[in-house]
Amino acid sequence: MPNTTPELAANIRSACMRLVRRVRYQGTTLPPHHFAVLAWLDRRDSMTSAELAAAERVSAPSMSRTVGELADKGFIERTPDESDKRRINLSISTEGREILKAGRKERDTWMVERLKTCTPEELDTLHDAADILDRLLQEH
Amino acid sequence: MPNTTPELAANIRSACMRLVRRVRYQGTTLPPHHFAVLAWLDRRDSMTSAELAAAERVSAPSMSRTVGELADKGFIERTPDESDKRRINLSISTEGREILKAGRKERDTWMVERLKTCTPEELDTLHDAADILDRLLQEH
DNA sequence: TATTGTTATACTCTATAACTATA
DNA sequence: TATAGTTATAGAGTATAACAATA
Repeated sequence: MPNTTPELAANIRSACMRLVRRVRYQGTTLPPHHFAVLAWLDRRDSMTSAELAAAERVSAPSMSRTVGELADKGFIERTPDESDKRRINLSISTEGREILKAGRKERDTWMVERLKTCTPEELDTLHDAADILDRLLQEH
Repeated sequence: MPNTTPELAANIRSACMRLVRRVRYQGTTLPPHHFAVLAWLDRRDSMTSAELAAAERVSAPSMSRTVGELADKGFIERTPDESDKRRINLSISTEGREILKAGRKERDTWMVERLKTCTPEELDTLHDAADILDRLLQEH
């Protein structure tokens, strides 16, 4: 192992930063944070703005704005909670699912193309790494 | 393998985005892009603004500004090139190395802490994944 | 009083377009 | 003409602080 843990941390962060920048201006259908929110609602079906903010590690006002934009475009639906009228349950609309699908295809073209140059072992490694990072990010 | 390639691409991107956000407001000594530039100059010793822009996948004006800020703070030195007077060779200063070291310690505290919960095999996986991503980002 | 969500405001980082100087 | 770097300007995404409505 040529890497100490602090170096590893720096290398991972550096790679992630560049990847995010690289992919950011790749697709035009959906900006990255809209994309991420729709993906959550596609998996979870119903979440509040606060839950989404926590999941994406973004402030409440920031998520409120994102959610507002998505609702304006008709990609998500807001349903006030019956039992707790402060809460607003969010779900993805049919249009939202469509745009998500289109966005996925467009956004990931570059990366899918790059992943084709990987060996099956390398794909396994990336798959495992994504799972590990997910776990690390979930805690704390 | 439960993942198709497009799903893998999406998962990796998602994990990277959240990691970048998580780490962004972790340290206060150095903003992320200043940090990245100093790290490049620490490794490479001498680079131009254009080279740094390409390395970080950022526009020339954006890097020009970052470089200007770092120079104002005395963290990097600008030496006009003798043979081509348009070029300005950039190198990290002693102060720059110090702040980089301090920044690394501060910035990576959270991640180093998280990495302690990983098994040696998981650390290997992350190490390999960072290398693979570096390679993918280098091409195109 | 505490919590969910919003509005108001400002900051950071980025981009494109237009400019200066050297090649 | 082309290239390295800068300045001018604008936009996207984020934050904190202060607010409304509900618990």
